Amino acid sequence: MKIVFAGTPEYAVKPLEALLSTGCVAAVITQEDKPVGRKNILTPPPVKVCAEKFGVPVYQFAKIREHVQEIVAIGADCMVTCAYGQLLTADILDAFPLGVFNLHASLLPKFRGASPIQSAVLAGESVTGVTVMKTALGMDTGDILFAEETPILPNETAGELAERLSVLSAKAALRLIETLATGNFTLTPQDNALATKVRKIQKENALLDFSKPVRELVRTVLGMNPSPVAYTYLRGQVLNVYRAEEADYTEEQPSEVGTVVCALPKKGVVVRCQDGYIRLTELQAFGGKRMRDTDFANGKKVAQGEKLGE
RNA sequence: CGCGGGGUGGAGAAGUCGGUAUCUCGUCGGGCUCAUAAUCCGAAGAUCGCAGGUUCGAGUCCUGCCCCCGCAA
Repeated sequence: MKIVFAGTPEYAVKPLEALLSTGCVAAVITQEDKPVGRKNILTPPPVKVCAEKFGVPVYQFAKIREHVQEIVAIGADCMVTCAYGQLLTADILDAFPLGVFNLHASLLPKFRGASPIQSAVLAGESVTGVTVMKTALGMDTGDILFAEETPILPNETAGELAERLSVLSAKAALRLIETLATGNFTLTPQDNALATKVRKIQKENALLDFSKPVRELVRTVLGMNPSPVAYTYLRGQVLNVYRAEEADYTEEQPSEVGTVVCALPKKGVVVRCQDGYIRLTELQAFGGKRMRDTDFANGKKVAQGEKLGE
């Protein structure tokens, strides 16, 4: 079997490696190099780096829809996509005898769209997974071949979950190839009534609102890590929050929401929120480096009684 | 030349007007204790990012360089 792989970020690298190990990958399609970082250094996508390492031909289309001819010319039996980043058109779907299959990082029909992993964490889901579907024209609406589940661990960040799902995607990719080879599978349509759609996460949504419940705030922090990172304001400047957890804390008289009720080297940084206390366990002050809250408090970067969010 | 913050013992910081360095956490040893993340006593550990320069003397002033980070893209 000859397959084309389309993917872009780090997340897609493990699945690509898995497929490369089968020797089926005839070509890799990925996004163009992009300027990245403070110096805007032109950087190739991780998938490209991986493909080149294995000596597989790489195509970087600004608009894949304008390159159908070249794709057909590869003469592959199917295409496998994983976080590619561009919408496919009907003629691309038709360019492969077996069709196009997508590895999606959620249990479809939940969390269709651009941010399935973060969204699952933000929503407080306890289980998520990877779904393999036959790509259709709608956004992640294709018929399902199979799905693999995994629990979302307590205090797990979206980034950590993504790593695990990436591994799961790699397994799913291999299973997909075997399944296709046998030709023995069924396609199950998605239940549109249960579908949810998620967009790319915006930085504005990562602003912490301490008038909300603890659990929701914790989810926000975990779901926004590593990107775009939850934040609030301390002394008028941005304070990034990478990790947080529900805190066991009591006061005789509850402070105002957003107040730092504790900032000690041994106890960390605890903040009052709607229905309790949240401990911000990993922080980064404006211009500073990222550190544990115990270090943060030790360096006297915040004092008890200060208010966050302004 | 997009804007900005920063490099001081393992960690986070202080260091005023230049005189070889302070604090907190941690670590190690010991005391107290049934015990302890609590507390007390003590110890180890820093050529202050790098290279030059000024000076009797520089973490502290001047010049150049390297590295890390936040925002924006």
